[in-house]
Parts: sequence; structure tokens; C-alpha cells
Amino acid sequence: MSPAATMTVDDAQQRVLASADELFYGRGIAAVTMSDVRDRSGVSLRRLYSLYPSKKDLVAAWLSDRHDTWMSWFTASVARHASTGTDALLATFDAVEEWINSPVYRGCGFINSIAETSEIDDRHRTIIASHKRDLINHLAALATRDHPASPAWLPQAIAVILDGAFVQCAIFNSTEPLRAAKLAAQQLLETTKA
Amino acid sequence: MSPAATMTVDDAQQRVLASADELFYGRGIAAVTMSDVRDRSGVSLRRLYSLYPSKKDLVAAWLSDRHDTWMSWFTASVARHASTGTDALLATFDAVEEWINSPVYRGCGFINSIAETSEIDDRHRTIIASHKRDLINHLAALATRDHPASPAWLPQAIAVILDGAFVQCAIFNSTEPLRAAKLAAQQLLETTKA
DNA sequence: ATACAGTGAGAATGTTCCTTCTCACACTCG
DNA sequence: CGAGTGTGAGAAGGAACATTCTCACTGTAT
Repeated sequence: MSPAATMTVDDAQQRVLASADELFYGRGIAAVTMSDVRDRSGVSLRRLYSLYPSKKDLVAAWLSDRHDTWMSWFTASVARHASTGTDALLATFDAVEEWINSPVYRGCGFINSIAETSEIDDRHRTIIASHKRDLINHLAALATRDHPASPAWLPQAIAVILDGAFVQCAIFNSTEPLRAAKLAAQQLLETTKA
Repeated sequence: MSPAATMTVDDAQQRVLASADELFYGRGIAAVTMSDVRDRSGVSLRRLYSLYPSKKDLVAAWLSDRHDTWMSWFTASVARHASTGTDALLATFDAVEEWINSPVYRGCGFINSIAETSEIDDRHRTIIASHKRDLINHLAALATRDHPASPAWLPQAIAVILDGAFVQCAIFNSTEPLRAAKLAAQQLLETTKA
């Protein structure tokens, strides 16, 4: 039907998206050229453009892909940390601590991307807003399950604290903000529990 | 001695910095060209480069200037909102509400800038980190004065919540995150007051 | 009045990309 | 085997932009 030569379409897409993630997240969108993506993925420029007709298309595909993988990782990591008896909403801070401590950490890829105005259009902004909305929704589900008496604003507040920690840990290159964030969340959860 | 032709050096610098602020904050650094700055400020390219030998130099001057003006505005705005009897740390949320509600709001200029990796170097990152450190220090001073019994992590926690609100209000183009942030801070201040 | 120092306007330079195109090759299908 | 399609490698086209340079002018100081 349409078997490819050196690499299947799926393979090429997967390699491109994996490379795009390392590059776009690690260096920022504007600092990454299409040739960089080719070099790291091994997918030729010609094929790259046949898969993603423009850099903006590639960026959109990357953001969607990163949303999927990040949310999967996050929910799994939270579940794992909550399984030891820790409050699930509080466990979100333990979950992200691993990430923030990793050497590749460079803040939240979505928050970073939306600041690169010359690389981003409304399509991208929609994906980014959806990502943050989904995060809040997940936190809301955890709150409904474990904190049924908590106020309606709690999930959004936890999300705000998480985003603030992402940002400050990147700016200060330290996990100290995360610790303060977790203590604040802990305090909050204790007083809204009653 | 050295009187200029059309405009004094001080005038030119002031006009350039004012224009740079509108442009860099409003559109992002990469999306603004030196010619844009010339057009808006009325300062010729030649003079622009004699004042700031490179775009990176101009960006550094802008960040320093914005730090000064933003902190002045912020401390004054907090003081004004706190003067009516509101807790000073809580008043920070009322203070930034005006800003976030204004049509020019586009998130925190420092958080946005640090994400534009191809426009930013270590000199800029230092200014940005200092800005956030100064903000925390100011919050710490307010805490020492009004909440002497509060835990040491409180100022950093408030700063995290503020930054998270800055980011989410920009992403969602809404002040809803700020409301959740303020409620969380309120809860926090009440329980750490005792 | 004249030489000079600084300036505005904007052209010229050099670089960095995104995107497209060329050419030769590999593999499929008849 | 022979035509045709898809591909890799990388050159070529074109646009945007930071930075420098040219040229003519203005105001100052001798």
C-alpha cells in the first residue's frame, strides 16, 4: 500500500516528537531550528515537512503530545505517592518534586511556551489553556474524592500554587519554593478538611 | 559642554526605556525589533546604539528599569490597600488585581522574559532572580511587621501564590485564578496568625 | 566664517532561519 | 526488467533582523 523506505511514518513521527520535546522544552521554541530537529531525530527536512507542513504545526503537535505524556506521568506519579497514605492533593507536591529535581528541569513547558509570543498563535494558546484546565480538573476530581467538604476554589488554588512553584523553582534554580508551596498547601488542606 | 541637537541624553534614555517597556512587555522581546523601538521612541537607530550598544544591553536596562518601577508601584499599591485596615499581605492581592484587570496585562514581564531563551543571557537571569528575591524580601518585611508569629516560609509561599496567579490569569485571560489565590492566602494568614 | 563633533534618515552588510527545490537513488508494482 | 513514487542530502530562495555605515545637516567654538 504505502510502505516507506527507511522508516515507517509512525516511527518517523515518534522520533520527531521525541526530539522536538527534548529540544523545545530544553532550549525554548525560538532557539530550536527545523534543522536541529532533523539532526536529532534523523528524519530528513523533506520528510519533516511532509509530516508537519510548518514549524508552527510541529509546535502544535508537540504541545498536544506533551500534554498527553505530562498528564499521564503526573496522574500516575500522584497516585503512586498517594498510595502510601499521603493525602492525594498534597501528594501532587511530592510528585512534581522528582521532576523539578531532575537535571533537565526548565520550568513548565506550557508556561514557557506561551511567553514566546513570536512562535505562538491562538491555536497554541488554546492547547496551553486546555492543559492547565485539565490539570485543575484532575485536582478537582481528587478534591471531590478526598475532600468532599472543601471549598470550590481549592483545586484552582492548588493549581495556582503548583504553577507558582514551577516558575520560582526555575527562576531560583532551587526546590526551596516547592517546599514553601507544599507547606502552604498542607496548611490549606488541614483547615479546609474540617 | 555637550548639548545635544534634538534631544538631551536623559530625554532620549527616558523615551527609549518607556518605549522598550511598552514593546517588550506587550509583545515579548523576540517580537520587538530595534527599529520598532526607534519608531516608538523617536530616537534614531544611531543614537539608540550609542546609548545601548546591543539589543541585549537594552533588554538588561529595560529589566532593571522595570524592576524599579514595578516594585515602587507594587509597594505603594499594597500600602494604599493596606491602609484601609486590610492585612498587608492580603492587600497584595488587591494591589495586583488592578494591574491584572488592566487591558495591557500580559502576565509577569520577568517570568515571560526568562522563557525567551534565545533573547536572554545570564546577566538577564540574574536581574530576574533579584527581582523575585526583592519581592519575597518585601513580603517578609510585611510579615515580620504584621505577622510576627508566622512561620518563616510564609513570605515565600505568598510569593509563590502571587506568581502562580500572574501566570494563570494570563493563560486563562481571567481573574478567577486571582480570586482563588486570594482566598487561599486568606486561609493561610488566618491559620498562621494564632 | 570655518572646522568640528554629534545627529537623523535610512541604505548596506552579514547572518540566521523557514521553506522549497534539485538530483540521484531505492524500492514497489506490473 | 522498467516506470513511477517517495526519499535523503543538502543547496537555493527569500524574508527578517541586528548592527554598521554613508551622507548631508545643525549647532558650537574659535
